[in-house]
Amino acid sequence: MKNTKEKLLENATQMFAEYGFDGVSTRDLVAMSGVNLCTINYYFGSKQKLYDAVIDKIIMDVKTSFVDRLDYELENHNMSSLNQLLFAIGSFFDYVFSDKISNAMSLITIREFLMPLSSGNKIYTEILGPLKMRAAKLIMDITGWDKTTADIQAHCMVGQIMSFKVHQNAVRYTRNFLQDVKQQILENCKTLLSDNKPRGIK
Amino acid sequence: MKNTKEKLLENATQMFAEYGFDGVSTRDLVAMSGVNLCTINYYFGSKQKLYDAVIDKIIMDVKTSFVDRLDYELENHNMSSLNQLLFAIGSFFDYVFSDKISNAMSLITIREFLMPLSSGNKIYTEILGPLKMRAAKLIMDITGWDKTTADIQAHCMVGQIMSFKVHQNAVRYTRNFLQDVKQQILENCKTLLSDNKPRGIK
DNA sequence: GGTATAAAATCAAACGATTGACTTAATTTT
DNA sequence: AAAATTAAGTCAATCGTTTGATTTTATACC
Repeated sequence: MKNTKEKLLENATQMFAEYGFDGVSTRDLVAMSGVNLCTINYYFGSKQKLYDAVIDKIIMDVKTSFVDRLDYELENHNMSSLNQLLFAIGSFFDYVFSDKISNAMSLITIREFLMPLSSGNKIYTEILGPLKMRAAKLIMDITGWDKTTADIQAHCMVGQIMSFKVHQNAVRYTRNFLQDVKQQILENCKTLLSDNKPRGIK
Repeated sequence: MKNTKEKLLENATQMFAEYGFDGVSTRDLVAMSGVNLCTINYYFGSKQKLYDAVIDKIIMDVKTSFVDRLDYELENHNMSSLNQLLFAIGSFFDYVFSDKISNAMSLITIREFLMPLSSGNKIYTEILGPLKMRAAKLIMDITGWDKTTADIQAHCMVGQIMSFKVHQNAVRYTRNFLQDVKQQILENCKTLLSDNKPRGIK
């Protein structure tokens, strides 16, 4: 049987992802894990701090199971800037649509954007922001576009994936359809980045 | 001075858009409008029914001030399928980033996706869904791609705009930056649709 | 045109239920 | 003996909703 603290944290992640911070009561949280009410205060101090812990755990998980792996792959394979970007986008797509942890991560990330009151968009500043910055840098290398243009394109590419994720919540995708989507997104990126028309201030 | 019911409905739209259904109390709602607490029940029956009324009003507003206008323009100007699509996407971008009504529409739409419990994604089924279907139809005309591929591309194009809208909530855009974004998105669409590589099952 | 009267609109006050935070004291596990 | 976990409950605050009274408005009548 699992650690109570761990079990609580894990179920809280699922619950917060699905219903949002205000959508879940402390009583819901402990009922889900079959533990006592005061466990939240015993281990985390408060509901808010439990939520903060959920965010921190998500960030840690994403870093170890996505960012670090991506870094490793990029360092150990000699790829062109274009291939690096395509590989990163493909990996990100796979990660976003993979298991439960990344599913909660995605939903909470999108939520964090919409709820200005929540704990300061830490997921964005620590994960998505840096990811987009790296993508923008690669785009500049590949195309020679100026920073503003590259930033916008990077946002399009990452945002594209997130928008499919948002939609998945309403309409369940089949595995085959997801493969099509990934293929199309990568194709789009390739086409856009080999666009020979100048953009912005070069 | 405005009708109390109307005033309440209007302010509720702003509040629900910004903070979500659970993020706003009935007391917040009436305080905003300077009316009595029971006004909500008097005119709408309940908080939930007020929210439903907000959704219905948004749908009506979007139809009259965006969809109908777009239809009028498309019917009265003889455009190619490509130009029709570009015009529609540009108009949609402008609408999403224009005034308060459309701002509330955008935010609530994104919220509706994330909250499975809310009143059934009416905005999606009545507005965004049909819009995407029409876009997909145009894409098929332009490129000859199969339906699945066209659907995915349509989702990318609409989703792209929404993802910038989501991000706007965290980072305020300047007017100039928005113009750049619009330009880039239209450019992207043009590039992708004139892509000569075959996609999917033609 | 002034006035009575019914309906509509608005009000202050309170309802019962639930919330999150916190405590206590007892029990179980380590 | 210490740490972890439990049941049960207190507390003030907030929630959506309701009540019964009051004010405003519209309408009908003299």
